[in-house]
Amino acid sequence: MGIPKPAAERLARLMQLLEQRKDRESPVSSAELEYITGWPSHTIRKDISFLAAGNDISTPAGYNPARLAQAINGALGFARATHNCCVVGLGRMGSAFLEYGGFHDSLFTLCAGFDSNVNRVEILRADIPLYPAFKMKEIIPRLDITYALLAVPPDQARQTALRLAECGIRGIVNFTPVMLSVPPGVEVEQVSVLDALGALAARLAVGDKT
Amino acid sequence: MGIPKPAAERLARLMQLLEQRKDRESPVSSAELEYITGWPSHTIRKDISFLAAGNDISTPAGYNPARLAQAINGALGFARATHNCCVVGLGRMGSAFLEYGGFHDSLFTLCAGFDSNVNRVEILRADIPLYPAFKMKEIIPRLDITYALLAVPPDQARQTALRLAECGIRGIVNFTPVMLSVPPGVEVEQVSVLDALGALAARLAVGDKT
DNA sequence: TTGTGTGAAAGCTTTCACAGCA
DNA sequence: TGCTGTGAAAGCTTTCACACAA
Repeated sequence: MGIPKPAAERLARLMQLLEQRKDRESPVSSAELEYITGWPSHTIRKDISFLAAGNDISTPAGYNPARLAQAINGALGFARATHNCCVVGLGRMGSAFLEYGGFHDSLFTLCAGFDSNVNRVEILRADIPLYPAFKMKEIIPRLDITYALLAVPPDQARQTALRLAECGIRGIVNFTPVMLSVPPGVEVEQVSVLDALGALAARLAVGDKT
Repeated sequence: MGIPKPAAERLARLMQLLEQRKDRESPVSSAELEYITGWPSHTIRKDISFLAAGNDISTPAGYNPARLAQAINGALGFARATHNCCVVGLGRMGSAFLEYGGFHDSLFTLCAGFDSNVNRVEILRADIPLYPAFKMKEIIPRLDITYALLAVPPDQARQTALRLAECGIRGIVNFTPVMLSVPPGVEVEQVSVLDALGALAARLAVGDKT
């Protein structure tokens, strides 16, 4: 019954690609997806086969993008129109998200920012409301925010993550180089540059041929 | 002979943790590393066992941090003191790296920035030299830069990545939401927020218990 | 003929359990 | 006793090869 986690992650990415794609009508073949993603077509077909079919996703010329996206949506429980996110920590990194356009036509909406520095909160201009950090406990449930982008200074990372968990955050994208430990039920995705560089170096060293 | 790729990535991260760790003398046990990283101790021991031993890494009380770091270094070919990196695209995101402290005492050094906007290059203050983009072909080999942090606007991502590959870049950390296809021999690590959020959502949906 | 769908095989990684060492 | 080290088993994922459908 379960979709393997790697497959689920690929499907999630596939869906984002489908959303970006202008043409929502003409069918997309697994070969084309292979070209775009770099993943072999049989892997893609297999991944798609994990979605309990039912819907007629495929046509003789390939997959129907709209129905495919919908099926992934369903299977991964991306049921709601969008998931609400907040940025925590509005330094260079954090405030960069305030003007990041990528959230448009994605599954995620950035709908609040927090910083412990009240000054900064007042000075920054943004299209979304910014709050002092002590209001997290009030705002996060109120706005139904499930995900947090954590961009605070390293020494505040751990405690902030715990506070976020207490506020009901389910997933944290961790931009700090600090490794977080969070209560069960909360997921963390590490996106430190250093980790990324380390992973690259490791792959180059081991001689991967992805 | 080969170290499994997941193991290599964990080892790379382990090493970063070891570098951060103040105490470079007292031994560190696999149990302690489990606590810090969240990875089970047997996985850690196994990973370490992939490093062709030779060096006496371990003591009866645990691993010698310095020697362990050194062994990982050797096995992953992080032979050189540091790897040189550059930022490409100095918008909000890109310029955030100019003042990011995390590179200190890491394996990576940020040693140049590029932007196609000459104005921006001249106005920004930074501790590292900034260049207009057309100088990449000259500067990258000269400074022996192997890695690039790609933070240009989405519509320039693809072509910039190809240019970087031509300049001899071996690894690209891709901060744009665009999926890159690069020549063989070049590795890409995706760090778009959206991907991270997608992966989180996928994991939460599938019910992972990491 | 072109493309999907999928059981079964192959290939990796992780886990286990216990030997070995100080 | 406390910890590492490691073959062997278990568990996943990916790959393959071919059936099937339009």
